[in-house]
Amino acid sequence: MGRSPCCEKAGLKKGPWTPEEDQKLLAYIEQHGHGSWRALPAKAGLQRCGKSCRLRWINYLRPDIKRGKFSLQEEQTIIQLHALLGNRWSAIATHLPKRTDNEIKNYWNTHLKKRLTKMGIDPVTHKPKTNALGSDVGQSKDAANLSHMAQWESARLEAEARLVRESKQLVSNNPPQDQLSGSTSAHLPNKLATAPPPARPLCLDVLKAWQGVVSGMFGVARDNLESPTSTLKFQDNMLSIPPAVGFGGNNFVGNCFEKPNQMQGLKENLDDSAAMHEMTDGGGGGATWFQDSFRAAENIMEGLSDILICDSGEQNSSLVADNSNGITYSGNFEDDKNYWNSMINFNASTTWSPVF
DNA sequence: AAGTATAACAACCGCCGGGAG
DNA sequence: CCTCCCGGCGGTTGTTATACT
Repeated sequence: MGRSPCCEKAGLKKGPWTPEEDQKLLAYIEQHGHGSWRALPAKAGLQRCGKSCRLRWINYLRPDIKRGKFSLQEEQTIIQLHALLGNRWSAIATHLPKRTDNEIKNYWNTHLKKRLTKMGIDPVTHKPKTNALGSDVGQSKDAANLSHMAQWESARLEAEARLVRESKQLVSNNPPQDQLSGSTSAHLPNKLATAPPPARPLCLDVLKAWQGVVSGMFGVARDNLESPTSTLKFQDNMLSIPPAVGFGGNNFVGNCFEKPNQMQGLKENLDDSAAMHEMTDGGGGGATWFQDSFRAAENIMEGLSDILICDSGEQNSSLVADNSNGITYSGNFEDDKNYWNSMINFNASTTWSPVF
């Protein structure tokens, strides 16, 4: 195309920014706004190219940036969104207020990717590495891993299906642009509506194995998440885990691992401060996440928390009824309840009720 | 204490898409 | 419709800090 480079090599500084340069850039933008990035350096008295100025501002100097360690909730959010969106860091960043895409990308590359790899999960596909299971994981753990991976996959597929459904809704509703722009997280559904992500291959291998054991139990409704006193509820035949169920006082997580089952052994170092948090996306959808306190048992917790992304939205219509993606669910209320009671020792005070 | 390896993060580079002319 | 400019994005590199031997 013959496009000129954004900056001429001669005379323009590269490398780390000095405090003086930061101050110049800050002062200029505060006074004039950034306007054209290409023209900014000269006006601000900086020997930098516009691109460098823009990056410095966006990734470092902007006032609405949160720096420092990522919280566990943020980590979970990144992992979950990466499973859905891949390396679309800007899209992921819209769901992490005050975090930049660059920071998230760096954090993924230096922390999360390695952690998933260690767990035997392919950080690209979020699928279990088939060869990794046998290497350093004992045979007795394979079943647990399989279960976890199956949950992971199932959750991911459901979430993808949900996104597709929401995209369809958004396209049909054709929401005005400014309706979505109020929230930082509003861009995702908007983007999806206009440019759906490339189709991922349906990774059903693990899921099939899992579905041979149990079916129709994945998915979590987010109804009444705001209520601290809500109880376990069912969304049709889907399991619903509202926030107050055992988290903290009742210790859902703790109970989970007190049960002598395949989850046993993951409890170490797990404290009981886990909580759930809802992140609204402003576009009508929503996602719920486990929050805090599952570092030591993060593999299974990531599976569970991943399930949480598959909330059914604010309507009571849920993915269970959505067969458009070939996903069907069977089972019934009692089966699900009994299964989860066997898998997870919910607090005795926990009550179950259907949601309609 | 010195050298080396690794982790963490800031910044750069090249490509792409949208918009203007 | 074509060309060019610009902003944005994601991959990658370079630098610094920290841990380890």
